[in-house]
Parts: sequence; C-alpha cells; structure tokens
Amino acid sequence: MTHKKTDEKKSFISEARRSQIVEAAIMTLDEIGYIHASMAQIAKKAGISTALISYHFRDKKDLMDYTLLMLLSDMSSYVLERTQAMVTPRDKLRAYIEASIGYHADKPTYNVALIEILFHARTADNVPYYKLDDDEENPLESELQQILLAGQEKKEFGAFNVRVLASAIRGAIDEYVFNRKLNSTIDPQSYSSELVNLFYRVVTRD
Amino acid sequence: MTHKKTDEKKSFISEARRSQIVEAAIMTLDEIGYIHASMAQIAKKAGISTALISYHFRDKKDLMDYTLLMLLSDMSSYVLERTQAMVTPRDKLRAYIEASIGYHADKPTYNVALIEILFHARTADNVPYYKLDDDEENPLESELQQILLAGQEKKEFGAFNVRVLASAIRGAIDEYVFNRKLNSTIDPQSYSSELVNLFYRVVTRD
Amino acid sequence: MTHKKTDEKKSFISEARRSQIVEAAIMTLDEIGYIHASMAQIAKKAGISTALISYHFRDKKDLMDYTLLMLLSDMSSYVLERTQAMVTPRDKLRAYIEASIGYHADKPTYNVALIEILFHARTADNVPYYKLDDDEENPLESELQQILLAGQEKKEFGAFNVRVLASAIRGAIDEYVFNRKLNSTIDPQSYSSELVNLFYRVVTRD
Amino acid sequence: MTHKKTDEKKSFISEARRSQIVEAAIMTLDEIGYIHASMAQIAKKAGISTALISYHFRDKKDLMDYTLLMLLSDMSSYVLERTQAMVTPRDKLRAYIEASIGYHADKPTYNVALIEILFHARTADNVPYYKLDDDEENPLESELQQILLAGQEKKEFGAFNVRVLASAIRGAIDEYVFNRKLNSTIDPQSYSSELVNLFYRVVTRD
DNA sequence: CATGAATGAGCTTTCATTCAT
DNA sequence: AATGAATGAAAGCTCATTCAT
Repeated sequence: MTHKKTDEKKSFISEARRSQIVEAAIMTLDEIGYIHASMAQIAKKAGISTALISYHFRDKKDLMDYTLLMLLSDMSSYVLERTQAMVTPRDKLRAYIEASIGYHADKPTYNVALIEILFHARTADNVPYYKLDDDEENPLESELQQILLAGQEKKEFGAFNVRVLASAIRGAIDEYVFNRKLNSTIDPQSYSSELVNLFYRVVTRD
Repeated sequence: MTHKKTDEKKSFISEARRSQIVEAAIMTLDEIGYIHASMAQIAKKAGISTALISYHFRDKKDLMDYTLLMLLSDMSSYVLERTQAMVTPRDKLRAYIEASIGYHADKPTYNVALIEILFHARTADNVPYYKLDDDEENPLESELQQILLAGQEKKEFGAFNVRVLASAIRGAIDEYVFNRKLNSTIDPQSYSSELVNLFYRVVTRD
Repeated sequence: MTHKKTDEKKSFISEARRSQIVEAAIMTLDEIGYIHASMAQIAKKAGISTALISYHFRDKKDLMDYTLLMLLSDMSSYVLERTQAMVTPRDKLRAYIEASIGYHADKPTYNVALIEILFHARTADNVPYYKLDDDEENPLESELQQILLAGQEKKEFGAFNVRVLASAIRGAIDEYVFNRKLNSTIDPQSYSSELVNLFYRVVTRD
Repeated sequence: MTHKKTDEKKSFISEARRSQIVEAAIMTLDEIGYIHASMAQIAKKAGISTALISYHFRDKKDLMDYTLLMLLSDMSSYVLERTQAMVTPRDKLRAYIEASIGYHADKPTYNVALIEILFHARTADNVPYYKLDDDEENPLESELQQILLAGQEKKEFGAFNVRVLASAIRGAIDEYVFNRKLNSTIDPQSYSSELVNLFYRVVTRD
C-alpha cells in the first residue's frame, strides 16, 4: 500500500486534503457526536467519498488520533500565546484563566469535538483516552504549574501545594466548559474575572 | 403492549429483575465502556437473554436513563449523608469535599459507569447529556451552594460569589476524578485535605 | 453473546437452520466459486438474511470450516461404506477406486464445493488449507494404505512401497476429478475399470 | 487507449517492466496467496504504483493470465528439456517423472503461484480455470502420451490404455506436489525413484 | 416471565480501476 | 512512462429491536 499515513511525509495537496478531512471530522463531531460520526458522515460533510478518507488515514483511529492532536495543539497555542505575553506570575495566572475560558467561548466547535474524542476514543486495548495518563507532559498543565512555582520563587505568591492548586484551577476552568447551567447563565468574562479574584486570594501572601 | 417501563408500577419480581439488569449494565459500562456495552454484552453479564432486557426496559435509552438515575442518586445519598451529619458550614464543607472525593475512591466502578453514560448518552434530539442543563436541580450542586450561603449568613464565611465558588469547588473535585495523573499519584485523603485547606482560605473572613 | 457456535450444543431447530445454511453454501460454492460466495450470496440462496448466518456461525471461517467438515465426512462415508462391504484386499481395492471416482460423478456439486474450500480457505495465519498436513489422519488415505498392507500380509499382493503406491492411486483418482479434458471424454466406469486393471498389475505377485 | 496489452507488440523497456511485474506477482502469490494478492500488494512488492500495473496490463485478469502463461511455459521448458535429452522411451519416461517432481522441489515459489492462479482465477463467464479443458494442447500432457505411444510402437512397452496411464502418472506426480504429508516426509528423489519403478512395472511387456 | 430466532440498517475497510498531471 | 488521487461497489460483521412460542 502506498497510502499516506500520519507519520509519513506528505505532498502539499495531500496535506490540504488531510486538513479538509480533519476539519470535516471536527464539524461532524460537534454536530452529531462521536458515535454517529461515521466515516460516511464525515465524508459527506467533506464532500468526498469514504474511500478517500481511508486513502489519507490508516483507519478511523488514525483519523481521530490525528484530529485530537490538532485540537490539543490548537488549544495549547491559543492559551500559551496569551499567557506568555505576560511578564509577572500574577498577570500570567490571570491570562491563563482568561484564555482558557475564552477558548471555550471563542471556539465552541473545537471544544466539543475535543470532548467527544477524549471521552469516546479508546486504545486498541480498549482503555478510554480519558483514563490515560498522557506519557507526554500536557503543556497546559505544566505551564500552569510553572507559573505558580515561579510566583512562589519570586515571593510574589505565598505557600500552597502547587500540584493541588493547579488541579483546582484547571478543574474550575473545566467546570465552566462542561456545566451548561453555568456557562449559559454567566458570561465567560464575568466567570473568569471571579475565578481570578478567587484564586488571587489563595496565592496572595498573607 | 404490556411491557413494564420505567415510569409504570412494577411488581416485586419485576423490580428485582430491573435491579439485576442495572447492576449488570454498570459492571459492563465499567469494564468495556458505553460503546461496546451492547444489549448482548449486558445480557451476558446478567446471565439472561437480550429480549428480557427489552421486556423490562422500553429500549436501550430507557435502560441507560434509569441506570444513570440510580447512579446519580447513589452518589448523592453517599455525599449528602456524610455532609448532613455535620453542623457548622465549615464542617459541612469539609465533609462535602471529603465525601465527594471519597466516593470516587470507594466506588470506582459506579463512577466510571456514571461518566460513560454522561458522556455518551444523548437525547432523542441527539443532544449529549453532558450539554444538558438538568431541568431538575442537581442536589449535589444545590447542597454545596446552600452550605456556602449558610456560612455567609451566619458570618462564618466572608464575601465571595457563591455560584462561582461552588463551581470552582465542584471542578476541583471532578478534576481528581478525571485526571489519572493526579489520582494515581496523590491519595484521595491527601488531595481532599489539601483542597479543604485551599478553599478554607477562600471562605474565611479576613 | 448467546449465538450458537460450531462446538456448542444446539437445539433441533437451530441444527436444521445450520444444515440449510451449509447446503446453501455448498450450492453457492459450486455455482459461483469461493471468492464470490459472499455471506450475502449464500444468504440469498438460503432465502434468509446475512445476519442470520452470523447468528448461527461465529464468522465466515466458522461456516466454511463446518461446511468442509460436512463435505469430507460425506465423501468418506460414501467411499468407506462401499469399500468395507468387500472382503478380500483385491475387491476392496477395486471398490475403493470405483467409489472414489463414482463419488465425483454422483455428487459433482459436493466435489466442486470441496475443492473450492480446500484451495481458497486459509488459517488465521494465512496458511492455505491445501498446504496443511492434517493433524488428524485422513480416513480415506489410511483406509487405502490398510488395504494395500492387508493384501501384502495375506500374500495376495506382492512387494511395493505402500505409501508411494497409495499416493499414486489417490493421485490417479484425483486426476480424473480435476482434469476436465479427461472426465468429459472418458466415462467414470471406464476410467475406474482401466485404473483397476492398471493397479492390479502393480500389486499382483509375479 | 494506448496502453500496452498482452497481445500487442511491446517495446523493450515495456517488456522489462512487464517481467518485473510478473515476477512480483509470482512472489506475492506465493507469500500471501491469490485472494490477498491485490494490485496494491503486487505493486508494493515491485516497488511501483498500482496505476503502472494497470498501464502495462489491461486489468487484473490480464496480469494473472499472462503470469500463468509464463509459469506454465517455465515448467514445460524445465520438464521438456530434461525429457528430450533422453533417447529411449524408458529413459524419457524416467526423465519426465524425475523432472516433474524435481521442478516442484527446485522452484517451489513458482509451483505455489501456479496453483494459486489455477485454482482461483476464473474466466469472464466465471468458469474456474481448473475446470477448463485447455483448448490448446497442454504440452506436458501430450509429451507424456507421446512417450508412452512411442514405447508401444517400438515394442519397448506392452499393452495399456495410453490416456489412462498418462493420467495416472500425472496424478501420481501432482499428488506429491499437493500432499504435504507426503512431500514433507519423503524426499523428491526417493519418491520419483519409487514412482519410476512402479510405472515401469506397468509399461513393461510381460 | 423468558427466550431463541430473525431482521434491516449501519458500520469500517478493501479493492480494481480511472484520470489528470 | 509513471504517479498520486479519487471513487463506487462490495465485503464481513455488529447492533437494537421484534416476535412467536
């Protein structure tokens, strides 16, 4: 077989097709969810034949894995760009929270697709992705920990367990993503602003 | 049709059968996940025929909805029992956090089944359950809000946005449930203890 | 899953269905050959849905293996019955050759189906069946060897290499089965009669 | 269309390509069998694109037919060379048997490819090749018949039905090719030697 | 109350072939 | 002469559901 697969070099046109397919996959995931996002539905959305998807991706798993990769990297760039534009740990923390909430508001389609894959896809051994502890560091997680750590080292922040606080912050952010009763009644700016205040209280030295 | 459905009155024996099926569904969901949890697999686990499931539940959706109901009520009881055994808002908050984390550690099977349904099941209009803003109040959410509110009224707690703090707390709890890198490296007691400290800082009056 | 599979006990009605499916498979194999004998074609021939075949057989391999078993046992019975009705090695040898050729003439459909499976089916490791040295003794092969051996022991036959002669006889028989130019121009009785004369010459003591 | 097909004149470079493709087809047939020997697999083995195969052969049938032709002519040359080097019918008969068995031992890959095509390929009317009575004389069959006939005419051999004996000899040879239990326990020299003895007994005048 | 039997719809994947470049 | 890109058709298989018994 000569099919282009995720880890091989691809031609420009091939790369364009792959992007188009990934984009169609994301839209389909958002619109009808992972379970109904069959190759046929994705192909239909992309305006191509299912066989062409098979030509550009080894199989459905390959397509979903690649799509997940794209989604994760897109979200990471979005947040990291905005965070790293700041200088002090306090400002970085604020930017991190605002960007994380903001991404959800800005690109809801991507967010839903991400969730759909994360909670449906499974490894060949049938281990769900959401149970996997990514061998590779999650760049968003480590960025947050580094911000908190830097704040402590610079004596800008007080004493706290970095990993636990980082988790709490990430959880508070994700809660907004998942909880519709929340995100449909409080706008993202207000929520992130409140969250910033809340966690400033925790990090601030007495 | 004479089939017993979720909202009809059921005989004792029928009720026993339904429980058995729900139990089998939970175990199957935990072991192989929602997508592979076919009627056949659940029937096999229960040691009965698939047709018998269809006899006791209108369809797969009905079974999953009922199972979800059972899971939610089990978790609620677990947490509420332990919370309501306390008197002061501070103690209630501590109990709430510890019980929520503890449930995850105590009944991992139920927790996984809960997640599997929540993130896979969809309404007839294809709306995912996780996007639904439960029409009925989520008793765990409102309990937490009431604790925080009571603390403020009794001047035990300071000023903060109750809904946002409640969300942050719930998010911090769920983060432990979902983040394997977290729950596999920090034991539940330590995490909840740290979380309690963290949020005590937030609620405590200056 | 509760599907009946080849090695489980089956109900009467299930057994009847399996027979019907096998019969349809044999006819389909004869008519359009292994490659085109899809589940759909076999189901069509049997007047049932493809899913019903899947219900009664684990997969296509299971169906083909079971069909092969039936075909081999049918052919064996046919030949062994006629052979074992004879008493002396000479008569047994004649009966063996005549019955083997006769089976081909009597049941051409079965014969073709047998060939189709034998030369197309492959193990899970992709080893073709025709390359397999049956772990279990082939009853037709061993019967022939025993006839020749008995003839030598009773001094009815002279000296010869039993295995080689047995192979030559089986080859001469199969040649008639496979070679259309042969079996379409010489009738089976003549061919077997000539073959008997030929091999009588070889076994007869000088 | 300008595509070069089997019956047209071809350029030298085109002929080289065709040979390369045929060689790849043979290896693929031997390694994974006819059914899995897709154009893609053959192209991969040849290190070219599938489209190039389509360019040099009308379709898959054309490729397989041509490959079969090559295989048959290779086998014929092998056997005929060795047979025609002999002078007397007895010696020719010995050479024929030894060469036929020897080819199988010498070129197992070719032999397997030959079998795979013979038992899988079908005409446009879906008639399997193995059921075809070649319109053209099979040179190996007629050579054997001529040897036997010549032996009778020269009074070197006795009386027997030439066509039947020829078939028996060919069958005895093919049995060694197909029967793995045979060819894996008796070496080709021994088997052909025994076969020669056996059939010498048949042809020798009393 | 319980089951085995049966189906239609849908799934992913593979294939030979075509076509523009 | 050679290829990458693309397709329609068909394959085997699984599933939720229905129905007669």
